[in-house]
Amino acid sequence: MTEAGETVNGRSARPTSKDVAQAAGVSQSTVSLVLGRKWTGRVSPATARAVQETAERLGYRPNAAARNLRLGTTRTVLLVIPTITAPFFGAVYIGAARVAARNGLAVVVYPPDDAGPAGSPFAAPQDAIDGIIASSMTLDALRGFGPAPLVMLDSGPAAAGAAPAVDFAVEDGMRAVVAHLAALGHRRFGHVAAAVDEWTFRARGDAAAAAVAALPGGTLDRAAGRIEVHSAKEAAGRLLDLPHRPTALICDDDLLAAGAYKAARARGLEIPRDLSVTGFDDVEIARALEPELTTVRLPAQELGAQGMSALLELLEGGRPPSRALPGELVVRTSTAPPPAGPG
Amino acid sequence: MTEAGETVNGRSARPTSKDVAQAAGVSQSTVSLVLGRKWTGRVSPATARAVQETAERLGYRPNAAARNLRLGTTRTVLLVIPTITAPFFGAVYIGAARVAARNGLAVVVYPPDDAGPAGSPFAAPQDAIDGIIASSMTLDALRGFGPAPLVMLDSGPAAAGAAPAVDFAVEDGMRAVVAHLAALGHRRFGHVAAAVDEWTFRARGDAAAAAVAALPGGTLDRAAGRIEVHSAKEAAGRLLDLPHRPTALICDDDLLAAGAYKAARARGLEIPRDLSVTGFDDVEIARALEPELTTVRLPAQELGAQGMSALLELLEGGRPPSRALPGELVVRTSTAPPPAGPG
DNA sequence: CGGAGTTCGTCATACGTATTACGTTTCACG
DNA sequence: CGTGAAACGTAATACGTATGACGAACTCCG
Repeated sequence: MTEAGETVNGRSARPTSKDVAQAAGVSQSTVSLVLGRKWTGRVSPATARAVQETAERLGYRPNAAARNLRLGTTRTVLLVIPTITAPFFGAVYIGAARVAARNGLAVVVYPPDDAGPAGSPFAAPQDAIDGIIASSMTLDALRGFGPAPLVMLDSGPAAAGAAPAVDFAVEDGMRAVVAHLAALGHRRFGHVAAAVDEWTFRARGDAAAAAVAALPGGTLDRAAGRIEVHSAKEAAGRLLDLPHRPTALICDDDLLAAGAYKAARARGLEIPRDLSVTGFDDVEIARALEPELTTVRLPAQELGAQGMSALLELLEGGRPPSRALPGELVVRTSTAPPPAGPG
Repeated sequence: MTEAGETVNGRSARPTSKDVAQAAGVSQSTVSLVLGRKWTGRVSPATARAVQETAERLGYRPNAAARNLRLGTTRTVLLVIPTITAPFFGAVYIGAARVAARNGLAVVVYPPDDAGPAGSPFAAPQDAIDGIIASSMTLDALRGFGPAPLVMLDSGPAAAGAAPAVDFAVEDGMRAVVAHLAALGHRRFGHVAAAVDEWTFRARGDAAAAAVAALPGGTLDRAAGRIEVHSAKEAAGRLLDLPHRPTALICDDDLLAAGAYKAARARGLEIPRDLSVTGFDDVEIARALEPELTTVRLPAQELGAQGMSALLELLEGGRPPSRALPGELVVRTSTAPPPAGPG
């Protein structure tokens, strides 16, 4: 018994709504009506059930291209991130993709690597998308993507003014770091900053400076490095070679902290006995370091998920509010009271 | 002067091939003919140039949905990987996406996280794809995806028999590791194995065992742990607590090596003076560790790129050959001659 | 029993493209 | 100058879906 659509000239083919219609003894319109969910009052429950069963039996899946053409939609969103290799952005992707999949949307990442949109040899998929989620980007960098509905992630208040946004309360996180170290007795701080022009890092630096300034007797020196172990080691080294060495290094990022570890070891300093170190983000490396790193956990996956939710709302004509996600201080063994001594 | 397609009722709209045709004074067919690249002998060079210029001027981009519907294609491939968060798979993705983008294909990653295809709450995008690239997967796990053209990555000879495949010569890499350690004088080895049922890890283990067995006086103990720092620390610890402790730990993965570092430090062993450690893959963490890790660099990005190339060839009706990519031993400072002593 | 309303479906069409089959003009050549 | 062929374009169509405009049967009540 060969069902319509199952085989054609011996070649198997995906059944279409027409095949389902024929098998169920109704018209193609009816099939479409039933499988969309707006058939109330147009199709009898009996017919609807019959159609659904037939569709199920034939393994019918609507043709995406045809539907997209008809509806002028693509069921695809673009996720614009600086790089997919960083674990942080991997998590953002996961959160976004999970929510997207649950709603029948596909997610395409752009650009496929660290190449900027400008100099990129890749054809931007500007067409064929319904909306854009951008993380850790400036509005400027998004020019080339046209007027698609947009949600900004981790991009600060400037972006939040222009589009629905989801941010982290990084200031709170950094304040918690300083408070934790201050409670341990630290007063001389070093800030290993990320040499990256993104809002989140500016905010982290400003928050650290403000928190230390509010601390009686608090001092803060700063050095910047790229988010890469050797550059970070060098930057942290500059701080450790200062006449009045900091007793705690506050790093903008867990990977920077890994560099700080190296700088400390190279100078015979033991963490946390001689030097406390903190990170930010809480990615895998924080637990791989020895001693394990005190850091601020940012719910990156949640960021992606909430971003996608906001975009969905936007696509349905809503006006999702901007919001901020809290970080959480995770105290491990890289922080301790400062060494006793003159200072 | 309002161009056709530029504005309709004041709302701006993407121009279609029909708009271009009208603006250029030709028929829609001609536009399609010219913009496809098979117009030789059917359209005069003059007309072709005019059409191209008009299309350019109007910023015409063909509608993907319509083209897909017409051609029965989707210009989308599915990349199936265990997880996107691991840096290794991130690199695979990048390599694949780069080649894909260059050929006008989109890449969708599946599943969006570690959930298996079976228990996954996500609708598999089985429809709407032209082909599949699977990395570190068994053929069994790919059942649900239907009969789409398939390329297997890093999945071993069994998979290579069923589909075009790109693998790493992990055996060579592991042999190089053992040779390196043997040259330093090591004879008692420990193998920190990944408790993961994937071909590549079986191959690594087998190669290590074979290489050590071929070594006069060589011995090898083994312990397995999940690819996660604490589990790895525990597994490595078991080896270090052996009566005749190994002088070198061969780890299946860089992250396992991080765990081995922890186990060593917990026992007061200094790397590499008291213990040599090697990793595999050469992901970022290898350079973040202190001392930096001797490991085998696997060109993951190249793996993805070659996989995508193979799939492209497959999609065009070709029969791409399976191939293997060489790894490269990267000697850093985690390996040294074994401590002098009885043994 | 007749007409107004309601219920249940179907017809026809449009989305934008690629391509086949066909028509018109031009040209070379005998 | 007639003619066949080459050169150049175009009309028409199909891909599979969603949906507005219709229509037929059936119900209800005056």
